[in-house]
Amino acid sequence: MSPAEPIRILCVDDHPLVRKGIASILANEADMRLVAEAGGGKEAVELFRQHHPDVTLMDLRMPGVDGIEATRIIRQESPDAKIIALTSYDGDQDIYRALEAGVLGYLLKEMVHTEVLRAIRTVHAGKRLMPPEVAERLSEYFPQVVLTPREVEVLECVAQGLANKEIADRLGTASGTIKMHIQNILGKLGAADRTHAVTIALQRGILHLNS
Amino acid sequence: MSPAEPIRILCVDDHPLVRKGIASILANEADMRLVAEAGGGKEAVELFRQHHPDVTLMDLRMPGVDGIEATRIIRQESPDAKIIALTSYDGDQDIYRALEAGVLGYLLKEMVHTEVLRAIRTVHAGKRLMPPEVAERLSEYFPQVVLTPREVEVLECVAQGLANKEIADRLGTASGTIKMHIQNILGKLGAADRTHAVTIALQRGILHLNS
DNA sequence: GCGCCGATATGCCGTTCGGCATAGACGCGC
DNA sequence: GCGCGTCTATGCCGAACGGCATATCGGCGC
Repeated sequence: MSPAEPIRILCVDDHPLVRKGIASILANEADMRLVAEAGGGKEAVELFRQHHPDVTLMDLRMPGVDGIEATRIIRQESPDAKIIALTSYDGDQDIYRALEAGVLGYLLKEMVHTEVLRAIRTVHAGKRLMPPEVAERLSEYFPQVVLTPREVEVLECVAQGLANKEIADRLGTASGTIKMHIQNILGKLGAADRTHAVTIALQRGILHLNS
Repeated sequence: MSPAEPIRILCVDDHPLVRKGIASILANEADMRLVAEAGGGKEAVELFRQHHPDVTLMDLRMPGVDGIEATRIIRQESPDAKIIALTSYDGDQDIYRALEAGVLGYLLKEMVHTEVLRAIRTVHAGKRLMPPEVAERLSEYFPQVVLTPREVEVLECVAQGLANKEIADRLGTASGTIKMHIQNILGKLGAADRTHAVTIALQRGILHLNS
């Protein structure tokens, strides 16, 4: 392509093994250069400020500051930042939140390395990138229900095994109101009961196991 | 070490990126050679039969035949197989099940590549390997409660939002019996209610989101 | 053989949950 | 201003859940 000016890349993932894998893939490409690696969201923001890479590969699920939050911060400071989401998990919700945060591409770790290279070149060329698998999930998503922030809050409490009354005390409202929210949640998710609602929310990425 | 006879290694992981990462790490080591890569448990068993590697790096969480099942099959056919579990997730239960299936070492993907190399050499030398992080979780585990197969079965139904009566029909028993099992489950897990029991079981790796 | 434990089953009782209807207060956009 | 959606709140009712006690049956180990 243009060996004179290689694409400068920042790689963000909490698993050293995955970073190493990406590094080795990039090492064989003449038109790409890995300029930095970050193991977390906080580190990612700092390294982006230092290096201003052309393309950033960003894992979404990370302990501490996650990839979506890091993407949001980076895009706020540098609106022209080209960030590709990279995730091993398939919670539908992640796709939407990542797009909202400003990623230009979305990759699954299930994909082979040639796809990764193609994604980097596509995004660097200024285009967006949506692999078929992701596009399919996105279409599944759009007619999808969205829980209100309050409902998510309630559902988190439900997941912790709290009774309606306890949730009401924690959120500073009445138990009847909580019951109402749960009614709406069950309807939106098509769940049979509160337990089912929690598992569905976990599968869709609306809730996460770590609180 | 002994360049004449490198350690022959089979790598099993459903993420091509991770396999690539491991491959690149091994490529720099004179005493190791990657003889095959598998993307699933079924493939892993076949490739083991073909190559009889000295050491196998096995991801535990995989779609289809998972790493634990593959380990069990391989160890049954070749009791001297040296298999190292490699997982990104930290559900406590996985550790125990993997050890039971016959792994000699347990690695987390959070670890750096030097740890992986050390693990391979250690296990190849015939020794077991338990990193401090894993040993710690193991000690947390031992005084841990164990759900009976029946209880796990019941809990899976609970996670799907089934009522006691529905579970009873599915498992061919009476609803009172199911209630009894749930009582025991709540007690063992220290859960406040059935919903809490499900989230705790998911965190500990007793249950999984894909059914 | 005896004991232990898991699985089975039945009963009772108070609490909670799920379903439904209704309705006021607030913020946002047309 | 008006409508829409969210969050709030209240009430009633039947069904399900959670807590506890009790008991039989079968397998496993000592």
